[in-house]
Amino acid sequence: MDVIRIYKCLCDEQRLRILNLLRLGPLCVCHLMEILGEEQVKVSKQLRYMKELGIVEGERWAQWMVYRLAEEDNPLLRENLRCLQDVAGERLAFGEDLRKRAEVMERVGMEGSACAAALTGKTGAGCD
Amino acid sequence: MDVIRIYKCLCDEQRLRILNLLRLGPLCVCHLMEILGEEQVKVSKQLRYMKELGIVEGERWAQWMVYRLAEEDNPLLRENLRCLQDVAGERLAFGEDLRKRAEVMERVGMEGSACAAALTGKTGAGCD
DNA sequence: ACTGCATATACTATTGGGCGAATATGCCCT
DNA sequence: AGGGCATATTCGCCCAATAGTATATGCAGT
Repeated sequence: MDVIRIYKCLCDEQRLRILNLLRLGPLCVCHLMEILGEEQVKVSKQLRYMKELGIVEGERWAQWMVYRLAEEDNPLLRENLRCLQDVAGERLAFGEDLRKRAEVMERVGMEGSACAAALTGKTGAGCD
Repeated sequence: MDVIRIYKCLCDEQRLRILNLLRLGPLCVCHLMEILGEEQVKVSKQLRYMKELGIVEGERWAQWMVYRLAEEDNPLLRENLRCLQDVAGERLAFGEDLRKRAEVMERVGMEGSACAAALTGKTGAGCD
């Protein structure tokens, strides 16, 4: 995973927002859509793009695909995502995204949904 | 100067090498060409691209254009360039480039060339 | 004014990525 | 088998970026 790939990944706002979210843990596509307020196609395509670059990994849980940052820990990527928190927290929708993420995670946790299953590894029923 | 611009700048190997060189101080196009072993057109275009993104600045010294990192200090850019030293030193031609840069700088310094003038602010005669 | 050097721009072709709409796939449930 | 949900893929279009070639500009010395 060379540096060029990482920067190619980082040079798009949608992707930055997704990575910023995945930084805190895996998410399925439907939640990413909800948090970002974006259409499924777009989100899915960006995830595919990043997957091909080796930045994220996807795992299927029943009907859901759960994406996470790639296992291989990359210092450059990690540092940039950390740094972006401070540098671009307001400019990009980072803060807002994380707030929404918290909402979603809480709701999912409370309702023991299938997506929660995907995220936690247990089995449940019904996304949201 | 938002973060996307910076990453757009960083996602090309040529540009990374140029930025890595400029990090140590201004250089004129002819020296960049020599160090990178690249054609004039390419180097010039990349510099223009980065200039439009506000990452570098160019100043004319007689027939030579001297480029430097933009005045405005950007933490994100600075950190990345610093980090790349460690992370990609061998993979990209960074180390080799810096070695060549040292050669060029020494030669220029010894011969008191016009390019040296451009780089140091004094007047001289003859590039190389 | 002419020449030569350093650099920039214009032109064309090609590639890569983003987007929208439609369609396909995979999985679950009945 | 069929229906429904989540996600992925395909296609056609547009725009940004890269590359190569040729040409133009700016400046200095004669």
